[in-house]
Amino acid sequence: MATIRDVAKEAGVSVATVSRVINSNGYVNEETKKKVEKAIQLLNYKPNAVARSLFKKQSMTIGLIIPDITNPFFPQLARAVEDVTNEKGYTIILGNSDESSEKEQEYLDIFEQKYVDGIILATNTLTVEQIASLGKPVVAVDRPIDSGVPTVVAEHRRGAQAAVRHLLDTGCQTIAHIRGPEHVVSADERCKGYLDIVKDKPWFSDQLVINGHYAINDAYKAASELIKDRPDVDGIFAGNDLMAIGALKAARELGKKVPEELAIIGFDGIDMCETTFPELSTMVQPIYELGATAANMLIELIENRRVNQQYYEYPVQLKVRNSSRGRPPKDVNHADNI
Amino acid sequence: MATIRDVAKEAGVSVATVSRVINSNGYVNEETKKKVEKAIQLLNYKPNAVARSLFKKQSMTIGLIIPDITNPFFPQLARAVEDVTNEKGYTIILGNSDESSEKEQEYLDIFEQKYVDGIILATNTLTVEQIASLGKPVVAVDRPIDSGVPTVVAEHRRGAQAAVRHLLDTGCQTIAHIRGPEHVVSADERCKGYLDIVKDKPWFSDQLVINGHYAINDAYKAASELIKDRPDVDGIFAGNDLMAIGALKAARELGKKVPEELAIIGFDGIDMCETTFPELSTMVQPIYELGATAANMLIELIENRRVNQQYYEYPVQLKVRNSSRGRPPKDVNHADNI
DNA sequence: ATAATCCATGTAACGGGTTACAAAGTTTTT
DNA sequence: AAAAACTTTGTAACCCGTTACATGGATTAT
Repeated sequence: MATIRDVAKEAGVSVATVSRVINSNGYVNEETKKKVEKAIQLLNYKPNAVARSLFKKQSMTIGLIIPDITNPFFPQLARAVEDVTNEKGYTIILGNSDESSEKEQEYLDIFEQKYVDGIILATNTLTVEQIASLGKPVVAVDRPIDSGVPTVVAEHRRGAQAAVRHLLDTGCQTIAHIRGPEHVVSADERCKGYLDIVKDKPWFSDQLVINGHYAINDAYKAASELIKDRPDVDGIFAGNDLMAIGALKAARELGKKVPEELAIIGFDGIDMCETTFPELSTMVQPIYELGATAANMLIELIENRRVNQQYYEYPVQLKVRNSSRGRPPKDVNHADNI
Repeated sequence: MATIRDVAKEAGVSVATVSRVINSNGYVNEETKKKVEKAIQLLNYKPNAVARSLFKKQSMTIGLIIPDITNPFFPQLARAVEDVTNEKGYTIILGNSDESSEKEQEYLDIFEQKYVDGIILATNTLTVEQIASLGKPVVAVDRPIDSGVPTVVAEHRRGAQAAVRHLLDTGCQTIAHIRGPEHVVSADERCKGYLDIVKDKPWFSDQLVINGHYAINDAYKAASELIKDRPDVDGIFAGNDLMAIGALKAARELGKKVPEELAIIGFDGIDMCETTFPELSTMVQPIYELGATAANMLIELIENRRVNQQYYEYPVQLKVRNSSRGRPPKDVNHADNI
């Protein structure tokens, strides 16, 4: 690997001059520039990013921590982040945290040691203190951490309300909620949205809220029991699509017809929704956009150290498919209390 | 950020001594060690990974290039790579190449400049020369590049043969193949496997092989036309699960019953297969294992500079589900010619 | 007792860039 | 014509660890 000194020697100039031409700053005579460029070509010189980072205290890399790339919500998010940061010359380090705060802190330490320029967090076990102590730009996506941290999210609560309202509109009389993990903001918010709509209904009881940890299998089990224990439940709002798919599976196996006997709606809008049978209704989040906006904001923060808007909340959109469509809307009183 | 010199001053020793204690090499008096550790604690010192990299010419990071993390095959692979490398203290840089050789070369250049210690490639637009010129350990996963490059793959061809044989066994009389993109090794191999079995059948013709680019929509379109144009086709072997799902959708929309009138089988074994209706038969690859083995091999290469086995070919497994099950096997002559 | 080892620690060069500063030549201003 | 400003280039310090080498004292071997 050729170094800048090799190039300097080859071109018969000093390293400073070479540095000036590769970074196009400072004065360099046109002739000299050509000589240097020829030497660079000849030696196939590529500047050493590590040496550069050491001096500049920045690395053109950004850290991305997500709970689990295997969860179909995150690949799109990660892809968006990669696309926009890569466009600006950044490279991304990916970390799966499995919702573990130790793992997250470990990654944060590594990021610090590697002079990562900024961090995108789709997790929320970290405290503001941990984040602030980094002294680096951080943006939270999908899961808000603290009002002090720039954030990009979807309207979890409002979306949940709309989902539940949709189930009511479609004639459901008793709606259960399979919620995501406790202490995960998105899950909490969606659960609140559900409660906003149903808490004062005569049929409502706490038992209608079940924990499903955002995973197919948990929801499958939860829904199986629910369907057996509570034959009156005719609508399920799942905290995410994966869990809705689990519920769908449970319904199919137990012979409960969807949507006739049981309407199901999810949340997120992952691709899988279109390949289930029946196709899954959902509240679609603009996943790619969330990631892209977070990445753009982060780069702004990195390059300008400030940003005009530091909180984005994207609307979600009701997408009605066959898992909740075509139920004869009955004439039921379901005045929304929101 | 405290530096090693700050720690040295605080502990009243030289930087060499501090370096010795953080790396536990060389002689250090027990007392001195304690003083240094106290200073480290006090200053919350973390060694600068960039400075270390510059000197050691290694960065404890590995580069991973995949076509597209959004394709459900890759998250599991990436997860496996992250899990095993992270365990050994490595961190991963992720790049999506979109099958573009320019993007791949770009990433390779960046990896070189960042002193990445090794690279895992799930792509195959690169040449051996490009790879060799890196002078770094590289392992190919899923798609072999050249016999000179350590490789971890599944038995694409044999798996394809088994898939097609399964369709024959289940009574299919005319089997089409929706293949993956040309020049992608896995797609080529699977296509060969298909041809191995069918090329001498009286019903075989070139038209039965259609290109679907490994994507749902392409396959959906291809299958729609196929179903209309060739009502005699009663079996489809799709080059991957995504395309099988596309075909499933086409069949459903055109009222072709699966599996009674049309059996469908995919390849890969992604999670989605279990959530489609009917559930999708497939040849399952040990995806996580592929990634884990590749990662382990890479680390071996990085740390020992050699490896005992440099080619792994994992068997794939036929998983029969409802998209091909329960067809009355007719008494048809389908002597395998392999 | 003396040489050979071992233990403990420090000094300084090194890795490969970047940039402040200096020096000297050119051009513009007044 | 002298001063000011601009252009061009080089020298060397700096970023922050790591490690070769040197030094000196304590042990052990012979």
